[in-house]
Amino acid sequence: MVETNHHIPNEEWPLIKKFNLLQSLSHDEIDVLMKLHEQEIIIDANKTFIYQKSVRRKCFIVNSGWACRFLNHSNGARQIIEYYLPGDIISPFALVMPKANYSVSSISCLHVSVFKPDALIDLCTAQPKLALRYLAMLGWQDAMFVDLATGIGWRTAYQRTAYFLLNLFERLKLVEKTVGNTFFAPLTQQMLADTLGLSIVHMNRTIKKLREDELIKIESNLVKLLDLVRLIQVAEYQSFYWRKTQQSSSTGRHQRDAILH
Amino acid sequence: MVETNHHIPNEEWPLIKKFNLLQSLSHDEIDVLMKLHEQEIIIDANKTFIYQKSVRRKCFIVNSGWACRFLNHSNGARQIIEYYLPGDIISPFALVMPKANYSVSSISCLHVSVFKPDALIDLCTAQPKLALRYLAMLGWQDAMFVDLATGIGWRTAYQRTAYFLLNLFERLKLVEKTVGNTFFAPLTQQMLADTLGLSIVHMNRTIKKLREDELIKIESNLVKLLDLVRLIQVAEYQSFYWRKTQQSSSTGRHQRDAILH
DNA sequence: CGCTAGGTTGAATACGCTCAAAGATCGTGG
DNA sequence: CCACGATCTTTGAGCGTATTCAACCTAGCG
Repeated sequence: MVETNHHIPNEEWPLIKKFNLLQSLSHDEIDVLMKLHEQEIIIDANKTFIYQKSVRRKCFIVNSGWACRFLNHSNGARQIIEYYLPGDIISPFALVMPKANYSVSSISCLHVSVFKPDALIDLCTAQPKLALRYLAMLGWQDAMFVDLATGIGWRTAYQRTAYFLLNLFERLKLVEKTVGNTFFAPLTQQMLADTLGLSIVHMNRTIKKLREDELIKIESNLVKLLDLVRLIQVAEYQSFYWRKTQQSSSTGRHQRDAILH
Repeated sequence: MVETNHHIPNEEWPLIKKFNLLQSLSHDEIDVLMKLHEQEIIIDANKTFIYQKSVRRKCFIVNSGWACRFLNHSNGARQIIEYYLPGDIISPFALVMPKANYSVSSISCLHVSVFKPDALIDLCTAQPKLALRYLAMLGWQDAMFVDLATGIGWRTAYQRTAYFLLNLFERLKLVEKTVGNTFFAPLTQQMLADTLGLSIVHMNRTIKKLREDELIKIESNLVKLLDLVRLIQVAEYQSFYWRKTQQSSSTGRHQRDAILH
């Protein structure tokens, strides 16, 4: 891990960008959030930096790069639980759950801001509205995870894969990491398999089928969603990040618009 | 729904009981928590009272009875996401996620305290430590759910079922709803199947096998865990509710003790 | 008594797994 | 610049878990 010291305008930090997009932040709120960004470190690709059953004392904000949270099973297999993308907070419960029941690894080279869990207490007292925002973030995460995880129960491998890619796309779009319908994903098929609970062989065949059906295109970590509408139908995808403009509406149409544009 | 007005000592409310067990509450804290218990209503069995995609404005604390959170799929199947037992809070994110992306039904006759999500703001300002406790509760729920859901990916039907029963047992034990290794569960095999993502036929065969292996006994909604140690091994079960006394220890032995006694 | 909801069992099928082997791609060192 | 190993991807074949369809059983209740 190397320490860095960039000079980047406040609005460019992914966490701020994300919060701002969901509901505008005041300058005071941004100032308080920036306190969490005071120390940034760089972590090389493929380094495990939070260990299952270890006592952790720090929270991280992903500024660039990807990380993932996973469990190791007795049979040697591993289950990837979720991916941390730019703007995401790693171990948001560290304050109250000092012991990790999972591991976290960097996937690509990772720039993260580090802050002490206690900082959240200061943050909440300084800007109570931010506490609610934090809660809201947890709420989204919960909703997203519920849908992904329950999907494992009834969605087919084909649908699950479509679902997962759409979810990645939507989250990356929030922090402007997409170009058209294309995004960069530093994932191997083995990792996808570990995420969706499939064997690597079946994962490969499923991707092949999605490609043959002209729904996606993947080459050298570049994922292109060729037919969003059909993909959403296949996956029975439901958008999770409702923007400010959508708060009042609840039609399927608006939910689809969020990801379609 | 019928309104009631019981006169029960503070310490007897399941939520208080649960919080107290995890970490002792001060009298002031109990007083603040009791504000959430001011209005209690009764809901008949098998009534859906939170609808998917509806805008909800209330939170509930389960005082007695069971409820479940579920999704309906396009093919008519339904997925049960989690069960609400005495002491649980229904829709803890209502404050920040006004729109439900799931439905909630009562399973048995339900006694619930109703409070406005806004009450959480007052609660946090009055007793900041309770906010952390609330966060901690969400953290447990997260941890529990992560393990349950990821289990669907790699555990067999047999293991999943063992796991689920152990989880129910531990949660019910926290609020003193178990007798020895026996507990009452108002569930049908269809509901179990919907929870674990299995067909009812396979659910039935799986239960049969657990019975034949003398791990469990089920008759008329009474579940008896015949061999906890073996069941924990089979399920690779990990305890989630770490008591005050266990905070410092992290050995498997202590985790097992929590459920064993 | 017959209806209904829930539980049990059999048989055929399908989705996804394991084992196995062969291509691709990429970085590294000779 | 090519050779080599390592990692990732692709494909084939056989198998097993869980599914669907179907029937029958049981208990509770009007």
